[in-house]
Amino acid sequence: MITKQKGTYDIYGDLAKKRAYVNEVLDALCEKYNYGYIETPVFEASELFHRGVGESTDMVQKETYDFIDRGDRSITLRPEGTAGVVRWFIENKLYGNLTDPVKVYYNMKMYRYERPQSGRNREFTQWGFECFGSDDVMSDAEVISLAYNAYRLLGLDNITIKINSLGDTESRNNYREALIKYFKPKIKDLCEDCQNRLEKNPLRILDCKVDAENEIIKNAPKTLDYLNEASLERFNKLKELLDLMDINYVVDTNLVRGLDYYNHVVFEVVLDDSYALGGGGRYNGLVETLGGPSVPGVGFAMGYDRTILAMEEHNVNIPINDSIDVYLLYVSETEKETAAYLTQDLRMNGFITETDMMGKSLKGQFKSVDRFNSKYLIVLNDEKLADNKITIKDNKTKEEEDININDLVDYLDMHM
RNA sequence: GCGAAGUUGGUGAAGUGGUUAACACGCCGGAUUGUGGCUCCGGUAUGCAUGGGUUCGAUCCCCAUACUUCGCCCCA
Repeated sequence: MITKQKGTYDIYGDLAKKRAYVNEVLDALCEKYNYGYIETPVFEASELFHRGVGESTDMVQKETYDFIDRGDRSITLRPEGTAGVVRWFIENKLYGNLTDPVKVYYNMKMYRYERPQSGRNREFTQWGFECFGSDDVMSDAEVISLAYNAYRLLGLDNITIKINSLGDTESRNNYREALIKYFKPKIKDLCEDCQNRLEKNPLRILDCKVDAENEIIKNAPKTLDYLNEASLERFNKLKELLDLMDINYVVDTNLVRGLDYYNHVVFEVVLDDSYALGGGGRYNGLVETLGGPSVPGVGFAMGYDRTILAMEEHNVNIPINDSIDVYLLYVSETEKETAAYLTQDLRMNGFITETDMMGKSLKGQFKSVDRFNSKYLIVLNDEKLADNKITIKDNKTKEEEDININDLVDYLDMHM
């Protein structure tokens, strides 16, 4: 038997319906924020992610799906959405007429070569959005608000936004130096992973789970102390705006994010104070890094699969239509012919319609009616058809009546 | 990349180194020859993830592989 590849999954049945619902909610919300839908290719030149996401990140170093195509090109399946969207932004020269910000959202499959576990797969979906062209904290606030409202509209109320600021490049570099200086003499007291992180990515020591309660980490220099004046000021302004928007946030000075491109505000959406459902931040240098002009940007990505899992775990009511409108039962060949054109008629008039295609007995067809959870059932009978009559039965009240076959659609319109 | 546990029909699962692999749900058929959902009766795995090995004999023991679940790393 050929089985699915590790970390992939098929989407069907109730899960497919749940996802359709979530898509509907998110699409409608993005429309309100005036973000346009975008899809970028699943694969891109490997270089895009190496330069965009950052050569030193684990995501690029050991988690990408890379291959050489038949034209000897080095290709990578996208591990995240932002780099591709930035490539699109640059390639189409959308920076040329930035009278207003360029705002897009996406809902795309991503690929990372990881060990699957709860809420994590090799092929997974991220829903996210990006805003280019504004360096105003207003755009930070808009992005955070969009992320925040998305979860709330989906019924996840116990949401907190963790925010922090890495500051501009100058602030970030100063902070990095300060951290290395601080941790170097103490590093032996931290876990093995932290020791590896010291040179590679000292910011990550801050959100180490093993040493989370360690005084050394608790007393480490704080990002906010290393922000220069302008950076600090904009961070304070952002908090002011978030307060005004009534967004539930907390400042977490240990929040750093793994991708190299972030500066200024970084934020994470956490559920029940711990479980990360999504994250984002500002990336003012990224467009330039990828060969465009200096254009600021800010964005967010939701772990879509994780979010649906969280909704299930929190028993959020996800509306799923698990019933049909009409089931037609027949026995004789002429009744079957009637069923053929009636199903056609009903479906084209908007009714979800089923009939037997398995050669079932009448009893079997009745069982199907219940399995399909049909609201109405129609029993075709040659004797009645001779008078243009059909029997329609309300499957809930069990009341049935004979009506003229030509009145069927009107009858259903009136009763449903 | 590292670690732990798992994998028996459509489903939930019991079970044993040796004839026909429990039980339940579901499904199909009949009782009820065109109005079901209750009840009763009957049927329903060429086979215990895959490939090797040990054995007179393996679903059960051993090894490998795949996949699943959970954790680490990392991330969403």
